[in-house]
Amino acid sequence: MTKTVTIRDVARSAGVSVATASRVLNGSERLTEATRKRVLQVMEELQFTPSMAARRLSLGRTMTITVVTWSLTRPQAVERLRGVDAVLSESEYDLVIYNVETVEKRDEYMRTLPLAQRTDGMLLISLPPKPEDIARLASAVPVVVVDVHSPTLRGLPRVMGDDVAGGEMAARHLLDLGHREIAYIGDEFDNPFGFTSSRDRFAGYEIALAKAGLAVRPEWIALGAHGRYEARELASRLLSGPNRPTAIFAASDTQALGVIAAAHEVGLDVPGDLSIVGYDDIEAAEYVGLTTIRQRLFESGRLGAQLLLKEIEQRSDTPISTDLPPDLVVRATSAPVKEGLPRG
Amino acid sequence: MTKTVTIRDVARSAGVSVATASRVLNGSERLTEATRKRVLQVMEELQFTPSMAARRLSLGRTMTITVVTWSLTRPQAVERLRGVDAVLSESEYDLVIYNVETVEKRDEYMRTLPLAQRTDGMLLISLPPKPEDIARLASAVPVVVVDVHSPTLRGLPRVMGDDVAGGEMAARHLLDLGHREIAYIGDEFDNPFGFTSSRDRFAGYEIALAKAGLAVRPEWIALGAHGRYEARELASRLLSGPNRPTAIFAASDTQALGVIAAAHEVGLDVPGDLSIVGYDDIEAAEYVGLTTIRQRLFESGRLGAQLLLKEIEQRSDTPISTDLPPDLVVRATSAPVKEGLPRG
DNA sequence: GGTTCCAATGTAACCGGTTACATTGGCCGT
DNA sequence: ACGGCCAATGTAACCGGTTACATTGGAACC
Repeated sequence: MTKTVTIRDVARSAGVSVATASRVLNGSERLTEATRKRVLQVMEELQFTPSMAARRLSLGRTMTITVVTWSLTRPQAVERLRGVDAVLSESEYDLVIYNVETVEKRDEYMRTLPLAQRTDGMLLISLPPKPEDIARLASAVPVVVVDVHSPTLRGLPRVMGDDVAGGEMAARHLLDLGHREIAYIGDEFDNPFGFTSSRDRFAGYEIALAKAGLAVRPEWIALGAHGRYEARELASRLLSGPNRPTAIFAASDTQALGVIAAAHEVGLDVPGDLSIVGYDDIEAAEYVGLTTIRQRLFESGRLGAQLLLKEIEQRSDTPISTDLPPDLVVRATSAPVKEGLPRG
Repeated sequence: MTKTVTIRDVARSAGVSVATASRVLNGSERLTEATRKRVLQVMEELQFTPSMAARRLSLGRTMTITVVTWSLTRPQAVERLRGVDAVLSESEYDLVIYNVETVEKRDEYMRTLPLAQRTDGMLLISLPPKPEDIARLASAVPVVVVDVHSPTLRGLPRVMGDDVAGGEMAARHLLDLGHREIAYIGDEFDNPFGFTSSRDRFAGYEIALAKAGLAVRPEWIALGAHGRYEARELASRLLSGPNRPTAIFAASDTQALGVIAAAHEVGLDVPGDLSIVGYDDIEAAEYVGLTTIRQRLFESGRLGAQLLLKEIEQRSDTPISTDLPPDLVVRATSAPVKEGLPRG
């Protein structure tokens, strides 16, 4: 580790002042071509690389965007991250990632991250912060939230899907196929993070059923922790009972994959005996042939990042809220219900 | 944006010197409980948050680890990233991500990233740097490489799988099942990034065949760009010919998924008519039931990060090279060859 | 009571850039 | 020849922490 070359070394060696050297570095006008050349020459010779740390301190900008996201394990989160990266890699901002798996971590991050000078902007993905943290957060640094529907977040710019509409869309699709016995498998409505997507999608499902004049059957609502295994477990129970549904709407593709596994396990044909609709349209959905509600995950990340950059450049007084309406993508796991067949 | 509170404000307000305030901040010994309390009190009141930027500059450490990885699109990369995150989130280092999709980006990053004071350590995942960049890189900052086999990288600490052994394992498994007509689908051997995994896995395949007294049949070697669609295309061609193989070894699970799709398309039963073995053991492999070679991706990320932290703490003179031997995971896409059936 | 010693605290330099303001000097007009 | 002007460059303060070294004051000792 040789002693680091500073801008003063460059200046001395080139016979100019640090100011001039700095100006060369920043491509300022008002410089003789000759001096510019000489300084660049010296920088090259000395292998000078300006210190980011010093630059940040003196500029008061970190050139860094921080993304806080829930559970990198979920394909969802990754898709969104890719969208963010697509924007940031074209910008001059660095991408710092905080992955949150527990509420404690979330709160720790919310407390310590908005440190002055630590980051120029924060993107919260799928993670509603505690109400009491929001104000401090937002006053410290530009914040954009993606995929969070908490009403306490009004006031922050955000990118949202419409989970209620999506849920309704999913249920409607199944109803249109003639299904009347439609179960719902999703995440627990009450959860420490305050996620609302499962509840909202369920609400949409309820609406669609109501519109079709159907009541929600409590025994067909199965809630549990997020994950394929957990969903498989729930579905297993649901499907092996005496009175099984003809279709299942899962609150996420990940869970839908679990449902598919359960169906196979129980020996049900999909979609012959059981129709399944997921939510998200993650990559796996496509090659499994899962019918699902598309959320445009990548796009939501992209938009969020763009919004944040805009916000950094110039904070908006009335925060922009972008909607990303969901789509139905029909694939191979949903089919018309078999009419009049007696079922176990 | 109120004026930021600095440590000098705290010091003045608490009636102590900046040094004392700083000592409180860093939990130094040699402090009266009374003053410590008073300073903390003031910090709380003033909502003081120390500037990371200043801290970094003065400490000469950025408390930042940079991960440069190839193509976040690949589930592989994500798994490894999760491993890295698992380690880093327990440390006090921030995780900065650079996603590389093109050679130009890679070279740009290799040039600009190891800026003095920009990061405390770099983790290169699946991305061999240009030989001429390596020295400068490594002399600027501790570097650990994961999943890169370029011989020019001897000298850097690294975590590697053994692609040749893995390839042999895969082919051997198929041979053991009685297959004699085994195709290989992988990435182009020559590629701008200098990846070697496809070539190495192929080498292993060749070895296994040779040991079994079989020659490699050139018409059963199909190489193309990385990706599910590309692999499906290649497999399609391979399988619709007059002389189709009874088994295919794909250089990655992603590609194996493409092969499965192609098989279904052509109307072949897997594994009845065609056995398929992938490589990596990504999450999707499990729920698709893909037989594959496990790479322990998460683990490789974890180890790489640990190695890097160790390296930062104390650079080793003789770099440690950790091996992560591959495993065969038999699932549902490989089965004994059908004896004596006429084909094609 | 006067040294001695050491823990607690203060002073000021330093990290390596940026930039407001000051200075210089060449060219112009008269 | 001289003052004025302005582009090119220099000087030094500043960003907000950390820390080597200096200072202080009270306890312990003789």
